[in-house]
Amino acid sequence: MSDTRFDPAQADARWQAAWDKAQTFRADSNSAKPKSYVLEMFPYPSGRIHIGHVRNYTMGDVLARYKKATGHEVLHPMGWDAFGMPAENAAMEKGVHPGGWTRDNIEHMKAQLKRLGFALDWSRELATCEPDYYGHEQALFIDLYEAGLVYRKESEVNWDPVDMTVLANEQVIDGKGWRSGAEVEKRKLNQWFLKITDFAEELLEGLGSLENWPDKVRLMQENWIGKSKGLEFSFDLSNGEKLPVYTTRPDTIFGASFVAVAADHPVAQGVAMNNCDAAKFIETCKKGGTTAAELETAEKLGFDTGIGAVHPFTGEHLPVYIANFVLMNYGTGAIMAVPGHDQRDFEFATKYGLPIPRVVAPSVEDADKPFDGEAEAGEGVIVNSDFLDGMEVEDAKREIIRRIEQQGRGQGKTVWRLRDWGVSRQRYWGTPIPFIHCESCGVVPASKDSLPITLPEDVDFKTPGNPLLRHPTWKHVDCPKCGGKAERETDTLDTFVDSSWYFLRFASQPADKPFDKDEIAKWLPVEQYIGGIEHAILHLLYARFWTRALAHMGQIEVTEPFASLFTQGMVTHETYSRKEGGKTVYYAPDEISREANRALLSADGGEVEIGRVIKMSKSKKNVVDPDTIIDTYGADAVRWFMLSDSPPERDLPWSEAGIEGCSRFVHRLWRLFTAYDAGAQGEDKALARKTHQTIAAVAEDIEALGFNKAVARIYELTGAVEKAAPSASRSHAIRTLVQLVAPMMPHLAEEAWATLGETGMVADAAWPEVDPALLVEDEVTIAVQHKGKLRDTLTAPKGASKEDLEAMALASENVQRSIDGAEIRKVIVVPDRLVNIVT
RNA sequence: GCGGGUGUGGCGGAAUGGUAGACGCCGGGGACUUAAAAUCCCCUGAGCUUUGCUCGUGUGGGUUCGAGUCCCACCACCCGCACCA
Repeated sequence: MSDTRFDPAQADARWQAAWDKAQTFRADSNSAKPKSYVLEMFPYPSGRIHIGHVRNYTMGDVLARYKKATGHEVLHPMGWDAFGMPAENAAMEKGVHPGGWTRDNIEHMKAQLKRLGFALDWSRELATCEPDYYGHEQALFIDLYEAGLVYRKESEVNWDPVDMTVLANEQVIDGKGWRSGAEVEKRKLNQWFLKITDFAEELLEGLGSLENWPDKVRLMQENWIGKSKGLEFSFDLSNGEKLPVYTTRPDTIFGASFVAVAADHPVAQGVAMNNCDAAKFIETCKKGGTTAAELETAEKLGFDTGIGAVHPFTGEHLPVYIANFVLMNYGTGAIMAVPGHDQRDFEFATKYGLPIPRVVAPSVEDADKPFDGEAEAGEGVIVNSDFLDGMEVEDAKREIIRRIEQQGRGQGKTVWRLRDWGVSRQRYWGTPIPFIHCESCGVVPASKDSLPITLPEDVDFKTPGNPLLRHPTWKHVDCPKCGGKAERETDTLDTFVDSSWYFLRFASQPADKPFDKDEIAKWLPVEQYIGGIEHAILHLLYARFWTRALAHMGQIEVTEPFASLFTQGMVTHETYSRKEGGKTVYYAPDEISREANRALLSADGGEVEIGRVIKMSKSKKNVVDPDTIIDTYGADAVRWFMLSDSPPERDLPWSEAGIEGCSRFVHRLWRLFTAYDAGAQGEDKALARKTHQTIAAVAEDIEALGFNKAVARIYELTGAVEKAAPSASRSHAIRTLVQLVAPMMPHLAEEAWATLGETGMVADAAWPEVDPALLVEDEVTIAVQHKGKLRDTLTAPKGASKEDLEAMALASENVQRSIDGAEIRKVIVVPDRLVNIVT
């Protein structure tokens, strides 16, 4: 026993070294135990770990350590999403090499992670920027090509003029580059695409099986994939051409009063050739903003082309407009407009004085009911529609599709919002696309023997654009097919490709191929994947796509990589700012001294404004540095804070007072642990019960990732042990407490475990056993209510009869006073819970 | 606009339809100390005529012996998507 203070700095280092030495967290693929693959989204090596990483990885770590304690062979790896633009930006700004910069960052961040004592299998560490990773990615890319899932086409791309690169649709936010914030331009380039649309149906269907994913994420993916069923058919135009349109409401075809095409539709372009006004109008449309606010307020505008479209059933000539609200890249870029039953069409028709016929009504009698200032998009019966009259919407849809197909004019069609994934990036710091351009053979894949195609080291970043393109020798190679002179592809892959299969490489790392099928079958799927909600669509959809694509090619068997997904909340902090010369200047927490209701700037003692509690960000300076807080409080206090109070899916407000409270608790536990008396005798039934109830509750909470609740249980047990007199039960409670906190505060737990005289490490110890007999109380507190209001509580033996409870309740002085002689009409007794007397 | 989520003390948050506010933080009082730090103990939703009573989980209704929890309507905030035919 020792009454010296717990020294986190010393204990942290000692046990981190001990785990390393014993390879405690190494995953054994040949283990006979049930497996558990716990994975957190790997970080981009930006230079320093931020507090969000700490929260993310602490959650995963608790689960991994708990799984190990409960007899699982745990795979809990860590690696680096190491390609990407910040490295090139650093190269441009500081003149360092992206590779050197990235590897330095990795080294630093790895040391930071090690300081937190995470139970990671570092032997499986990988970095996507190393040839032994991206070389395999090149091989997989060629496999995908051979499976017909990779193609090249000239397409209009989103060109970021600042980063000089192409962006995916989803990387364009409000018309601006997601990283640079620059206004995105349209350019035509030859691009590599992955055929994710081939898997649209599967990816949508698969969501149904992902029961342990947040509904929110599933819904976001569903909307992103955007399946819609409808009819594509062609109008005959008065100029002799045919105009295909797409509609999800073929049932409303008799309500069509005009036809509209997108500004960049061929029909519109054709009209513009000999009509200046049309050309001008198209220009106006293109200038129209794409931001959310602008779209919301944008007026519906149109230009009458003078062309007529013949209605397939009535023969009527409908005017063809060019309209700013029709999109070229959805459906056919042309619509039949039904103002009565589509709000956009309604607004347009109102503006241009076009007819608004009603073809759907609540009932047949309402066929001529006027519209109340807006379109009616809902259900009903079809009216004013010839042979459709009286039909339900769904029946009418089928009927129209049948007739249109019979006429040979079109067919029922499913349209997807999801587009193919453009993966070409005109950057240096990415995986080189393993293809070669040959004048006689065309575009051919590199031979697999030539992999990895590595990036050249001698590059400069003094000029913007792609250094691979201007490198003097790198791109010149012989054609793998004909042997003639040829050139390498100089585009590199989108970094989302790198993160689309890293979870497979963690599970299996042969040198000669991307992974081993049997090893993947052993470890996948990931039992628990944890990361930020910001990856709800892109990363998670791409990873699901790659997994399915690889399964299709027979390379693996698993189709969904992440069985269970958890999206954790952000770490937030209040902001400190004040106006200085008209500008708002933000100050970091360590520049501030915080008092009860105000905050003062340490430098000059001036008061600063305390702002909202928001996500930590560099621009608002409301960040805390993990290294600093580990220095001050030790890894365990920091980990404990990450788990306390806030439910893990919600935001966690960082506070100085909060971390200090955690630190106090670390020391409080230590005092308790060092007061352990192995030889204490005697039973303390109440404490024993509390101990066993806590073991069960903490286990349940950890499995449900309810860390804040587990923390509260541990506080309760701690309080109970502190109050208890020495006994065998108390000694058992203390030993149990060490084990319960071990996943959360592993360093303190190891230190205590040794102090208690246990052999081996607590990290290797089995989770404490629960005695089911001790989970139930033998006395319970019964609430006594009069007309639903609490009047008294009483203690009764567990399982007491209804009659006894009723008698005890009626004997209560408080209850009698409340009843005050009134007639008792009913008595409700819930055994072991309450008695409610109704008068 | 559409879709989803969340509203509980000063704060973070607990509560299978059954004692609202567990647990933590903040705050107040006390003990120990020459003093401080550390530690420990007590109090801490609001109000009242304080053995006890009334009110109280965003607002208004409803179901029920009993509602934070279920149902209906509304309000506020947050997130996602966005003229997707």
